[in-house]
Amino acid sequence: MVGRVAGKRPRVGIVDVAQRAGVSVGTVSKVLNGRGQLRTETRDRVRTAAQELGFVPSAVAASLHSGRTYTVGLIMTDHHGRFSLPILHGAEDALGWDETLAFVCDTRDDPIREQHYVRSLARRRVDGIIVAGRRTEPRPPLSGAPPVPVVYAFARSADPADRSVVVDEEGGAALAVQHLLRTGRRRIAHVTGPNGHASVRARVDGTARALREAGLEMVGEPWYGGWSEVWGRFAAAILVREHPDVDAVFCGSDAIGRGVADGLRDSGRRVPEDIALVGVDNWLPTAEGCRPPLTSVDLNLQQVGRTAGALLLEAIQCGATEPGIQTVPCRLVVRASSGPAGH
Amino acid sequence: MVGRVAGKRPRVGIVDVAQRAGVSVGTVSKVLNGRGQLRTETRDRVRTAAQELGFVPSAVAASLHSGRTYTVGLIMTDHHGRFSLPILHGAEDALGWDETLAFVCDTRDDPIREQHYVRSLARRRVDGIIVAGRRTEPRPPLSGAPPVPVVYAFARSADPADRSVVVDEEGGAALAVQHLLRTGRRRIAHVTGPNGHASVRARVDGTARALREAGLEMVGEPWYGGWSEVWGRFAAAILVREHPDVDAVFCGSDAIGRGVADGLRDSGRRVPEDIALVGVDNWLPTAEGCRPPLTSVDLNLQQVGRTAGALLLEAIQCGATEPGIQTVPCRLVVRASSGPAGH
DNA sequence: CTCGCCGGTGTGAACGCTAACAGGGGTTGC
DNA sequence: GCAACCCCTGTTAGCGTTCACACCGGCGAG
Repeated sequence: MVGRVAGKRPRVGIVDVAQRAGVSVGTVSKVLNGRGQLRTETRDRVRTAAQELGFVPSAVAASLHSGRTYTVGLIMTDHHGRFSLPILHGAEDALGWDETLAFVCDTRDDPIREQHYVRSLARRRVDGIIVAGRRTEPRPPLSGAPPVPVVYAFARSADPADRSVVVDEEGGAALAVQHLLRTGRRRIAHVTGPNGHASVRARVDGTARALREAGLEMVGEPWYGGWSEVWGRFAAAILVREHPDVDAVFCGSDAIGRGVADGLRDSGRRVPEDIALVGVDNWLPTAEGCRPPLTSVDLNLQQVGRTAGALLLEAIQCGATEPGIQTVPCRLVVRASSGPAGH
Repeated sequence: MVGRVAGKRPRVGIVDVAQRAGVSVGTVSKVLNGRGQLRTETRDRVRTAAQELGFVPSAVAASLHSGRTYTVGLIMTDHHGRFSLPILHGAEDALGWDETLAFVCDTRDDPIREQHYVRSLARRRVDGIIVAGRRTEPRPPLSGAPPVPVVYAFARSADPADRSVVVDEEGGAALAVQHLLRTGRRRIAHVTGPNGHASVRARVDGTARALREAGLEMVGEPWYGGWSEVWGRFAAAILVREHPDVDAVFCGSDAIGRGVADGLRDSGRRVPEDIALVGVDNWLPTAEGCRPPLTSVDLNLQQVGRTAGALLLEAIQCGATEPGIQTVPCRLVVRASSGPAGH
């Protein structure tokens, strides 16, 4: 006697529709799924009956039969959703948001919690799982994953036998530097996050490569620090003191970029007239709040999600696909901070 | 022949476990659900068999029988998740994140899309739906909702017969003003968002009330504008020109607050020595990036989610609950921007 | 005129699990 | 020694769909 509130009519099922339309359940099923060949008159009669009864077919019953739930799990580790929500959007686009729904599981950075979620998803028979990382660092593969496809997005799996979709951060950095070069800057510094981070390394590499290709050298060593605005302000102060001739700074994040912008203003430098700035993330609240608005490397997270979703879909439909790491290019969004040099 | 990839052994079911343990399916079911009375030896044997086979019970089959899916829908309208993710977290806490999972549906502000999602949730037989708003404005009730409980969070439903959980924004504003008064400020101005917004109105009312209760008057009229930093900077400039004696500003959002902080600095005023600042949202990237870090009214969204989840759970378990609007108080987070006045 | 075919519809067996009920030994009480 | 219980376990009927197949009548061809 569970699931049916006493006194309340149980939910209308396919049999009710069949009865009202004067046909069998099989026929109703065919009509509602557009299968088989039925007389038009029958189709209409069934449809009307379903309408009148407010019949909503049960996906759970259908799943039981078909083995597919049209459901995926999205495991996220950044509780603010700055990375995972764009990924979710992209994945929805690829999976068909009108037919596949996502269970969103925020692990809150707790491996136990993650385990629980994975088990939960397994019991619910999701068709696949997307693991959205928060950092570029390769992450340990999901443990205890059910026998369904898993795609790692943003942070690739440490196991190369898994499928991962990542951002070409090195290319993104190169994009930024090339843009600065194209606008005539020559003395380019790089202020970034903590040394050791995979993201930081990739961005440093990309910066160095782009400069090398132009026959230039970086102004000073990369300035390693934190991801915060405070660090950006601090770095800017030192930078202009030690290298007064710097004419552009590529910053490892928008927050750093914003800090650098403020720090430069405090030091009496104008952005972009004296020094041009480019950040990374293209996170609107920061990039657009910056004075002046910050040119930024967009990580294309929605595209990452779209690719991950497409990969997942393929794996779901065709059984196994070949594993490996797929890379999505970055995109530069130009704003005032990298405008023309002044005077 | 759907759902079973040819050549791959179909998923292990309860019958396999039963077979291996040498008992019947009923017994296995009892063991796994801790029901009925079984010999300990039997329990262990079954559990071992399940373990060895890697058996994972299917929640969809169980749902079909019980009528409950232990699944809810979260409809969100703020695609960045600034409001809806905290609400999701709170709801998960209340619903038991280890037993209830949430389908997250981002409507992207499209009513058609919302409709689709609602239908999708209905077909999936979710146990309930939480609608997380993006603004305080009452929103039209969900149309075509399935016969399951719905709770509106943050933005209440326009239909008073629905269940809603909202933030006491007026009280939050009063909290901010009272804090400023307690720290000795007397000339308090209010720079806020667009006139007409429900949030703006509530915050203006709360500000006025708190000042009235202290026998004071607001400095000038409320300064209506946008939600942006740019507006904050602009407003600050005018404010200090027209009212040089102002010693505190309560800002309608953290972004505005941050703009005001920058604007005041540009005008040569010190924060908090000359003028104290309080914002609203307690959004860390903005509040902590501010110079100095911004005291802010926290909207307690996680608590809103928790309350909404608890309400939903009650409605799910006990049938109908009485409708109405439940209010969650705000919380003040004190940072440097409202420190002691200087000299 | 009869056979066969085909379009249209009904029937019933899954899908994987739960829970009510039936049943079968062993134990206890008289 | 027999009956009545009481534990434990097996059996089975759903839950709401889908799909393969059976079936039925009408029509065209031989």
